[in-house]
This record gives sequence, structure tokens and C-alpha cells, in this order.
Amino acid sequence: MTEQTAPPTSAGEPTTTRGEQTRLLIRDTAMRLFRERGYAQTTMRAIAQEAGVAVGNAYYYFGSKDHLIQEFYAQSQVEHHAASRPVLDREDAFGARLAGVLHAGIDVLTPSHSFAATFFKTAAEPTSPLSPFSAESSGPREAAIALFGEVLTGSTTKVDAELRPQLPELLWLAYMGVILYWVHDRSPGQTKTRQLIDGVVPLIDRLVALSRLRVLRPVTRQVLDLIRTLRH
Amino acid sequence: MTEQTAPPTSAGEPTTTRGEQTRLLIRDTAMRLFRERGYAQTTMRAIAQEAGVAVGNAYYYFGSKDHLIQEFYAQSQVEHHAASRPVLDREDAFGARLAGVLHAGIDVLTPSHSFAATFFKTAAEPTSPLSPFSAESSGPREAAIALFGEVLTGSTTKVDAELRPQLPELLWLAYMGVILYWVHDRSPGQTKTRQLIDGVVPLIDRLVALSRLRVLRPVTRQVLDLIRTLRH
DNA sequence: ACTCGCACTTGAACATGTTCAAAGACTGTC
DNA sequence: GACAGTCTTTGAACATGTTCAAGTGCGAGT
Repeated sequence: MTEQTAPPTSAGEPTTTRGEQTRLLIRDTAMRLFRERGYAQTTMRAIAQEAGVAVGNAYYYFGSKDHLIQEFYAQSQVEHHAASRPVLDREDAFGARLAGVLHAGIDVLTPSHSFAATFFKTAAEPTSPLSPFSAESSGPREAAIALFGEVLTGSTTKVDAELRPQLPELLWLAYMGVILYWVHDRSPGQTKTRQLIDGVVPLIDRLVALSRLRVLRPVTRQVLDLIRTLRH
Repeated sequence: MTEQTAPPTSAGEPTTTRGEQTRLLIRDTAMRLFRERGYAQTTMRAIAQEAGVAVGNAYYYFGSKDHLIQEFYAQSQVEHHAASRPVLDREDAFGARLAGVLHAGIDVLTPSHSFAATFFKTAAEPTSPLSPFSAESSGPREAAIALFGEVLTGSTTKVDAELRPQLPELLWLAYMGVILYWVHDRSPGQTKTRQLIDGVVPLIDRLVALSRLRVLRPVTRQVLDLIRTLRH
């Protein structure tokens, strides 16, 4: 169905095959127009015209308008990783690391809030390849989960042995929740989302610490069993 | 922008004003086609043709194709209320009541799983009037929250005084979470969602009970303060 | 130099959600 | 019963995402 002729370059652009430049041109033009006019207001015709190519050409590189969104995700993910580096290198307390990475994620997304919000709906559709849970998104998802794995491995906090392997994914899930809130956040500068992060991180921190207590073991196990059951 | 000439009848259809029958005809035809073919595969032209009216006529009653979804919500909400009645009349333990109402909600939605899933994305868009958080949805939302209020008022369980007023909304939020999981649930008959409900209700139950303990008061308050801050 | 194959490009044609000016139908008024 | 006003209905026209058959041009093989 979708053309997959040109595999996306993983990091920089070292070997530009023939059409690779066109691909990048279209992608960047689209991103610019999305930012300038919003997603819905940016027509494929406008993207093509602005990029100086034919409409069909855009479809040669991107299966649909939605696929341009995926490009945005991928880009954001890489930026998120980069933006998290300083905190991860500096902090060693679990809470500080987690807060840092969550804030970094929102930092990266903030300039796009107005238009990102309008198209995050596409991600909510289960059948869409753009869903963060879909097989097609497994690449970026794994990368994101790995980032939260790093939050954990670099931290000094002790974590319950049974909880530990599940935790990165759970933290990523919490991050998805933060983004869901952020998308709906109408407060100026999305300050509410910042408050959410600052409020919720200590709770998670405390919860993780408590999970090691003998008295709470049954509860911890109960929760973990449930999660294991629920995920595919 | 949108025509609001004919206010929707709240419960039955006692006084059918002139065009009311047409409205119902179009609505029911749309629901049937959604169920038969799915949301995306059902064109406005098909709805109009099948209902025996002109395309523009459908737009006279429903501002957009998406607005037909809202009709579905409203309908489901009423059914959910009705389906919850038996449990609420029978049970008096908090956990049993909550589980009953959650299961009832999924019961009502189950026949529509295949097509409901594909359009729940519209609800995820913050700017959409279809968002469960939007002002336009406040009617159904209030009704739904009231339903969870009833879960609480009819129960024998003691609840922390500070938590009590917030709890119905929190339970509704949890219900939204269950639906989000349900939408993505690919297990046959969505049995995983049932497991989610059965697994999560005891946890909520225990949490609510624990909230009254003096030792946990600070945490309870902290959580409640955060929630108060976060909601508009 | 020629030509063959394939990556790339084109733009008209198509499908479908949405709009709108005009026409039709009903209700109350005189 | 004619008239005015409003509610309802119509269908053609429009906007935009998407498809596709037909080109275009570059590089390899001869």
C-alpha cells in the first residue's frame, strides 16, 4: 500500500540518494506550514506548491497527510532524547531525573503546541499506524521507553526487583498521560502541565520507594500481575 | 455557525415538531450504517440516500458528520444509566457498585466496538466539541459524573470527607481510562477490558478506604490539592 | 553514442465532507 | 381563502485528500 522505497536516514543525511532531497524538502515545507497555519489549514496542494513540486510527488514519499505527522513524531523523539541528556548526566536522584526528562519532553513539544494538539487525535485512533501503541510506531516507542529505562538505571534509588523491569514502560505510559493532559491544557504557556509534572513526580517517587516495603508486597504484586495480564 | 433550531428532546419523543421525524430518521439510518459498514466507510451521501433525503438535509440537522457521533454518545449515555439501574438497586458495597457500573458501560458499548473504536479519535481532539472535556459535552458529562455520584451515595463505605466531593469526577475519569483501554483492546470479546475492571476496582476500593487513615492524610491532601490545581 | 530500466515526477481525475442559494411546505393572520 | 413568514428540503457547486496512468530523466550496460 504505502511506498517504502526510500528508507529514512537514521540520524544525519550522509548519503542523499536521488530523491532524498525532495523528500526532505517536502517534509520541512510541511512542518513549516503546519507551524504557520495549523494542520487542518495546511492543504496538500499548499505544501506541494510551496515546495515547488506536484501534489502527487508528496504522495510518492508520504503515503498520506497523516504520515507527515509520523515524521514530526520521529523528529520530536530525537530532540527529546537530546534535550534529556544534560539532566541525565547531571542528576542521580530518581525523582529529579524523571522530572527532568518529563519537562524536557514538554520543552521540545511546546513550540508546536497549537498545531500538535489538533492532530494528536490521529494518534488516538487504535487502527492508525500513528497510534503510539501500534506496531508501526514500535521504533520510536522503544526508543522512548529506553529513555525512561535510562532514568532508572542511572538513578541511586533502590527499586523493587519485580517492579524494575516493568517500570520503564510504566513511566512511558505516565508520560503519555502527561502529553494527553498537555494537549488539552489551555493555560497560558501550559503552566498547568508543568504543575502536573512537579506534582506527580514526587508521588511516583514515593510510590516506587514504598513498593519495596514488605507490607505492600502483596499490593505491588497484585498491580504488576494485572499489568502483565493487560498488555499484549 | 451550527444550526440549533431543534432542541433535542431530553428523554422520549412526546412532541414531534415538524422536522423531528426527519431528524430521527437520519440519526437512526446513520447509526445503522455506522454499525454495518463502519464510520469512515459510511458516506454522508449514503446516509442521505438510505434515509431518502437530500445530503443537505442531513446537514440541516447535524452540523457535520462528527456531530452524528455526539448523537451516539448521548444515546449510549442514556443506555448506560438504564443498564446501571439494577446493580445500583441491588448492591450496597462500594466496590460492587463501581464494578457494576463500569461493566454496564462496557456492556452498552460492546455491540459498537468495531466502529466506535475508529471514531473515538474525534473525541480525543481537544478543540473538538466532541471531546468529553469540552463545554459542548458538559451535559452528558455531568450526567455521567452524576452516575458515579450515585455509586458513592448509595454505598455503605465510609469515605474521607475531603475526598468525597472530588471522587465522582475521579471515578468518571477512571471510566474514561477504561474506555481508552477498551478502544485499543483487540482481545476477543474485549475480555482484557473486563479483567482491567475486575483488577482495578479492588485497588480503587482499597485506596478509597485507606484515604481515611490518619497516616495517609498528608498524601491524600497532596493528591487532592494537585487535582484541584489542575482542573479548570 | 545508444538504449533500456527504473527511480522519480506530473497533473488531471476521483471521492467525499461541506456550503448555499433557491425552492417547497406548513402555520398563523387577516 | 389569500398572504407573509418561517421552517424544511433540495441538489448543484466547492474544497481537499488521494489515486493513477502517463511522462521525464538519470545511470548502467553494450
